[in-house]
Amino acid sequence: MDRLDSIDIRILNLLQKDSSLGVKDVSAAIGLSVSPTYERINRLKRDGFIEKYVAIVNREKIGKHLLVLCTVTLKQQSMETLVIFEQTITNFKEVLEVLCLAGNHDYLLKIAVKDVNDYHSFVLNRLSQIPNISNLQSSFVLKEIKNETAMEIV
Amino acid sequence: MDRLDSIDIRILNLLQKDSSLGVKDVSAAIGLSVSPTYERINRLKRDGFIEKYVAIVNREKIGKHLLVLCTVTLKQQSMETLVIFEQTITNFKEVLEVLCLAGNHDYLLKIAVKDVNDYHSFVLNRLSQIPNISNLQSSFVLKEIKNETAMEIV
DNA sequence: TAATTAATCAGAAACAATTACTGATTTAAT
DNA sequence: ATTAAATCAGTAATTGTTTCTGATTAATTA
Repeated sequence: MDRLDSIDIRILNLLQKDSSLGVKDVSAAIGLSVSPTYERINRLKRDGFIEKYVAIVNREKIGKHLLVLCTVTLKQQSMETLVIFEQTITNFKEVLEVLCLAGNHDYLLKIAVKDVNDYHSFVLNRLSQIPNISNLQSSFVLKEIKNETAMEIV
Repeated sequence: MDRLDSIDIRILNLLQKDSSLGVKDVSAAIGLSVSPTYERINRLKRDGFIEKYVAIVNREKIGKHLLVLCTVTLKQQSMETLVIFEQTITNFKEVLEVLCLAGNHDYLLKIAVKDVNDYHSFVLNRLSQIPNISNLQSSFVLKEIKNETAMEIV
């Protein structure tokens, strides 16, 4: 399967917002009976439209009080260097997001840690240990105004 | 409730990765019987450690092929101006993330759209219509190397 | 246009999970 | 040591999921 009809789209929009909805709830919301709804949800998962179901936890409540954005520039852009960097950075559990950017910098990282001390030791002992890093620029996040996993589908 | 014990932490680490695990699966994984596991999961939700359960959908498969980071600087930082901006930007469905930053720029946005054309009309018709914007700088994302909702709890 | 095929749906029945409850055990505090 | 509180395992009732069948609709071809 490859293309979504309007019912699929409504299902995805619902489950992106709240996947604790049961098949029954979804079927009621979209005006279809349980079994075809069940089949559609399964198909959406099987075909990779739904990657996974996850619980979103409150960052502050688990003690990750500091969010930092860090831009990274590498000394060289050889395939070898890029691969090493990407593999290493992906395995760092503090790093939530790694984006490869067009423009000035090579990468942007989003990092969640307990506090400034933790961030300092993260940069010192782990991030700056990766070879071929030419420049790091860290910006502290003062406030997380929006952080949404759901993308509205039209 | 306010503090997590080691069992709660293991539950959160599991459900952050995969919330399609049933109570039975979780209880088996942590070596507890079903009922206390059930109670703990409910408590974690009730007390706000778990904010919500969501389905993560594949961005490319739903046609959001372009991811853009956009830094925003405002002309002034009066409370009024900030509030207007934050409220307006939060309601834009294309905007997944809004961070208020310390440093050069005031805000960083993460925006998902279909293509460059869509981004252009988004900036023209919606983003730049917000009052008191002094500067916008857009960086296209070449590659999303990592994008993780789970934060490992220790 | 009519016949045929494929797809999608509703409903029911079997199955499995969740939820609530009870009593027992452990832990903490006096 | 005794009491009180918290946490646990097990069970039973409820509710939800999953599978299956037949019917209806939509699409395709002659």
